[in-house]
Amino acid sequence: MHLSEQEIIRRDNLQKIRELGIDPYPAEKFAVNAHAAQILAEFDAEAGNFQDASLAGRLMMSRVMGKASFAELQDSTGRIQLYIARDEICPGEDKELYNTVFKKLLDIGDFIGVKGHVFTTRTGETTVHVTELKLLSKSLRPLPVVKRDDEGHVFDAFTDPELRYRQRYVDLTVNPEIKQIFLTRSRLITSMRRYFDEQGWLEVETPILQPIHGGAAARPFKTHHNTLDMPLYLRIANELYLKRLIVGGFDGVYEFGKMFRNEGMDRTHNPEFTSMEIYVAYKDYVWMMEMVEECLERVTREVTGGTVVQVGDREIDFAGPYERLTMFEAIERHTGVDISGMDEEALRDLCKKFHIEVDKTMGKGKLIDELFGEKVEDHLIQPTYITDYPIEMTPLAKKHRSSEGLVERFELFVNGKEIANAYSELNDPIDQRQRFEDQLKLKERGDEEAMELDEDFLRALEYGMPPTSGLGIGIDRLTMMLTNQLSIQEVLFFPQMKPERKMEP
RNA sequence: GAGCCUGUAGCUCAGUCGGCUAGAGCACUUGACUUUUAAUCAAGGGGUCCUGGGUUCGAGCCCCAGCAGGCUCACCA
Repeated sequence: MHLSEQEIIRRDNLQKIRELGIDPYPAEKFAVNAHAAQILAEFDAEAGNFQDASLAGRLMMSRVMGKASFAELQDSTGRIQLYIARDEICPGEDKELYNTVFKKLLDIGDFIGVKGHVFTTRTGETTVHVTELKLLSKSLRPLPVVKRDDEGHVFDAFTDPELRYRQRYVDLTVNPEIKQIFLTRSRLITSMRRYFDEQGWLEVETPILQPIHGGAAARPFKTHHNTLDMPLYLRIANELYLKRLIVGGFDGVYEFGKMFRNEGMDRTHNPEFTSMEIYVAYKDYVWMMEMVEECLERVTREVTGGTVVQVGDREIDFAGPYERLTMFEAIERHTGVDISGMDEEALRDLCKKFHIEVDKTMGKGKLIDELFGEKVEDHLIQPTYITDYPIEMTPLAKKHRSSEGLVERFELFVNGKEIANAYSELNDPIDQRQRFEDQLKLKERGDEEAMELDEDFLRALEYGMPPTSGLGIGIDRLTMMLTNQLSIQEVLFFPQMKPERKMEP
């Protein structure tokens, strides 16, 4: 094992600490009664609070001035300055704790616990005047030292995305501001869950390992169960299982869960991602639009304190109601062409006119989808519902109540990106079987993403499913929106990475 | 999958036309300093210049191949 000079020095320091009879990894708890942010917010010299404060965290900087020193302690809430005077932590003749342990053997990154009283220095900084100091855990690797001056300029920032994602623990330590992203993510999920629970809907869990990967158009990960000696797939969606639960008699079920898709990776796609799907009985997609508006407005307010979110140089307002356009209306608005009566040939010619690549395998639905993606999507900045999609693209949605060739589906677009997808769910078992068979024909033609026929799901529908509306929301992408992040890797603690070339033991 | 860019100390980065022993700041080591705050001052240690070939008297730099990463595009919900 190759060690850098600094790693050797830290191991030497560890050994010397042991030789002094100090346990560098003590087992007993350290009683904490205050946190950095709390002290900085609440300390009042006249009130004389925090006179018996006890804090723990990492030593992140030390400025030794001889017999007195200033150091910075970082706990889960932030940093606070420590003032450490030799004769106070070593009141007797033995000055070893200060001269040797603190000045020489402690390193940046070590966990320490301190006790003392809070005061304000001559320069006005709230500081803990330390009277007791204890090593809680020794750090053996040098941490990148990120410095900031009074104007907030950052020096030697730890910014390499690869290093940050591979060693997220270092990223979180030296760039604590990124914790806000993950706090927001957590609050978003909590807030949405609370909203659903208040409506009386049930949070459920459905299988991740599935014998048939249904519910979406995507390539799956395949695995194998040894005892059953059969292939299993990691789920690409949980839709078909949640609908089985509606068949079983629940009024509303929802699941936050990981989905797995064996496809490309880029700044908006990770092989595993989190979706929230919800199904509510006796409702339709019009009702669902109203529910989504109310839910997102409230969640945004709870998470960010308002309904307006800054995304890049734009402001997005999540306050409902959101604009509703049918897909045909949206295309007409942004191309000037009414395609509602067009056949496949006319659509193909129109796509060519707009320099959109087309090929013979593309049916009517696919051509409309291309046209929409190319000409409309980017313009949908404020939350907008696009409704009523061509039937060919959507095998699990109910035929439109009044428009031939369309289904009752909407997608919610924000800042040019789709963040939610919903249907009036198809509950006619004979129609559903026909749609699955159409998918099988696509599969035979080589479409790797076409859906499999799920005989058990059809059996469930044949017993009868009430009219139901279902919705899926991409939690990662919604988090990106609410935290103003451009890449999905920034909202995942541990995004998928290629393996490291060599990882020393 | 395609194009462009990058890879030099623990971190952030210089490195000229191919030419002295490869540099800076922070971090680290030794010393000074009892209210500093990007602490300061003095001295010092630290390098597989991503890897492997090639050209050359001589390569961090030029050429070829590979690896890793970033950005853009394509594919993909």
